[in-house]
Amino acid sequence: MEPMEHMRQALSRFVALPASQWEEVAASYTQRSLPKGAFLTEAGQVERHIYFLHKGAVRNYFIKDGKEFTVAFHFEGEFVSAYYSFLTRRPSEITMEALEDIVVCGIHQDDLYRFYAASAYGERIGRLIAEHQYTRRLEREMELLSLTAEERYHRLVERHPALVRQISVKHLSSYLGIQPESLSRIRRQFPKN
Amino acid sequence: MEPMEHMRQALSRFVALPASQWEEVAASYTQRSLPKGAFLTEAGQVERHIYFLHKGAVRNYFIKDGKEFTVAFHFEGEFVSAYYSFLTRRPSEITMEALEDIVVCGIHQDDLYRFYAASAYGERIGRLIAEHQYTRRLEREMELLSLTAEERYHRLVERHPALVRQISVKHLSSYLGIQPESLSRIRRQFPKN
DNA sequence: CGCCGAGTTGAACTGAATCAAGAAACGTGG
DNA sequence: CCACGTTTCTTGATTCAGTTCAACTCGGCG
Repeated sequence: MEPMEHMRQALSRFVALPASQWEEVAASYTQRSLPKGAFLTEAGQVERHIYFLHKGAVRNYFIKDGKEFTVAFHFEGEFVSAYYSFLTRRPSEITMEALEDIVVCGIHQDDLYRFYAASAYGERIGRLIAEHQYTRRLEREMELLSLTAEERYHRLVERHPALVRQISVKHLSSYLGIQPESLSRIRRQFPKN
Repeated sequence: MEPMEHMRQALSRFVALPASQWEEVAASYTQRSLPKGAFLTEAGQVERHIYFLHKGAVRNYFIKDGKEFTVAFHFEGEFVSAYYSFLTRRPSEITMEALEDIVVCGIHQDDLYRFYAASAYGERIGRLIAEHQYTRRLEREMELLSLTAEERYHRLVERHPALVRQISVKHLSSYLGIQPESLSRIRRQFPKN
């Protein structure tokens, strides 16, 4: 499937966008391909894009005291960004790293904001994306507050079994908020996962 | 100050709303007063309002295995809601508790969504509120992931000294993700706070 | 005055971190 | 295709932050 057709489908899960409006969006995207290990956005930069992840997988992480902390994994068909930086226009704390070779469609902030201003559909898309991101973050916050490392791991296995299989122990543990050694020990207790 | 005038001012920090549009919003609010300890929203209910907190303070918490976990404190001049439930239309896990006698202006979801549909300003307000909530949640998530209990406490003291003074040890500790005893011990080391 | 909930303190305990070492997996170049 | 070095994963031993449980203090209020 074409990247843009893929994106149109993904977007249609948020809003049913009339064809004319879609032209508006489609007019100004840029396609990027990056190899595994490359950075889509680096800490320190101001994020000016929202990307649609057509192919591959991405990890959003930040560094504190030399240690990496992962806030999210993203896969094909999702919209990705260093969203905090995008919204605040401040340098990003988040780095976006390609976990495999990736293909993304980039939408520049200026174009998006033009679209926001020109169309109520624009604002609606922006609202729905923000609302969606909010729910993700609150779920995470509640899990980090109230669950033990082991519970968080099992919940992740339930909800995203594919993710748990393909992401490295190092990255998974930094997402769960524990050390790789601890995740290794948790896994030993439950050989099937 | 009148509750509605107060709300108009607070809203103006998000968007400069033309007077005619403001009439739209102002037409359909309901005012509620609740005594300390009462619930603005209870877990299990579907949240159908966003409230403007004119007077008093509110705590949002949820219960897991009989233990309370606080996700947010809110004060005069802020918009409050069991926002996750509001967005998903699912029963709320969050309970909103009045920490003091409170006065709120309630805006019903139906009215808000009518406003969204009728005006690009509506969608914009919705977007900006969602984006604002998102940034709050991500900050919290990053703190919970990467900071020790002691660091989280000190950061809270820096950013919200008033909050730390007026909120009980029990509630504060449930926000920081630790037991009251642990917060007590942290505080002992730093007598001035 | 006496109770009661909130806060503090101490002592023992525990989940996860840290440190260190070995085993497996991976990529690269010969 | 193998040999090598590098990174990732696992395992064990020890340490430590924060919990748990229990006792005690304090301040407010009937």
